[in-house]
Amino acid sequence: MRVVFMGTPDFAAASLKKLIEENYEIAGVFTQPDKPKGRGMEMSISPVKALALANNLPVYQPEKMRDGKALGIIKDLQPDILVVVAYGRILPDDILAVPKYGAVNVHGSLLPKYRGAAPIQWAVLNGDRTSGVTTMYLAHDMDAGDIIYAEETGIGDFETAGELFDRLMEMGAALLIKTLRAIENGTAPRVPQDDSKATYVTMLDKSICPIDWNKSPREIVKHIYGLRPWPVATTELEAGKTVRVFCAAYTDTRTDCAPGTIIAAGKDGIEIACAGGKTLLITELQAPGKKRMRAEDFLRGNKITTVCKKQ
RNA sequence: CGCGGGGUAGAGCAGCUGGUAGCUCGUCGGGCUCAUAACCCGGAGGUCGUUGGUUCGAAUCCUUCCCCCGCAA
Repeated sequence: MRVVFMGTPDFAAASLKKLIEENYEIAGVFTQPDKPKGRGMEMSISPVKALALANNLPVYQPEKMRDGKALGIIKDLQPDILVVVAYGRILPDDILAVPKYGAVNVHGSLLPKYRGAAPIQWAVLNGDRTSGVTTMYLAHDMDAGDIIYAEETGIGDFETAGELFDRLMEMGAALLIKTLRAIENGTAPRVPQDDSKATYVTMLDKSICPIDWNKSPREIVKHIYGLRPWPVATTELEAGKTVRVFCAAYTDTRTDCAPGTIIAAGKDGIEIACAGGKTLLITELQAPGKKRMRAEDFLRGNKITTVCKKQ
């Protein structure tokens, strides 16, 4: 089975790594062009490119997929199948049509739920109890292809999007191998998606970071853990002083202070009122220019005044 | 050279209009208490990130480099 792999981030690298380990013949690896990144804007290469280079695989980083060049390269590589995992590009139909087995994709959700860019994070943000990975054939519309296999997994009460991401990444890689074997044997299922049940999610951006204390403790916890490790939930402990919130815990406290009010700040953390008279305890946070630290440590150098405004 | 914040006792911070350092907590010893994340007394612990310079004298001013963090991508 001659494979051309397309992918960019860690999620994709895990699948490529598995393909290499399983000794699949990898004719070429496509990944996003190098971009300046991080402090100092140093050029950086994608995890997929790093892995490909380490294994002496030919790397292609076309700027455009639709100018014919990419199509030409792929035709020359003569793949039996195209494996696309979080490549970050929409592939034109003429490219998808090149390999005899077509193109397959690994997606971090149980399709047709959460088509789009950040399915794993949204599963956590929305408070879902379960998530999973799906393999499917690539179709013209994004994440709408026929499903081959899917595998479900639970989401922990305090599991971060990053942790779920890591698990699904490995599950996805394993499911990909299972999928390729089935395709080779001609036993691969092919189940069309129920488009009427499809939901779409967008990429995360920083505008959703601020915590809405009018929500329930669970919703806020999911907000905090769903935004880790990026972009991280934030809140203003004092006017103008925004901190990033990493960990929070539930409490048994009942309060009649208005949501958002800091009702206590001590050894256990910073307790803030939420919806319904309940509270949440912030236990780990990070101030601007500072490292992430436990709330207890933060409070030693940052005095917080608690003023309860009755709602 | 993309922008900015920061590196001071084990932890979190103050001091930074120059005169060798302080707070909260932890830690160690002792006391008090039926008891306590309680309280009281006492102690240990810091070449103030690194290099060079200005100065009678620098944590405090200028300079080199290293590291951490946020923004931006």
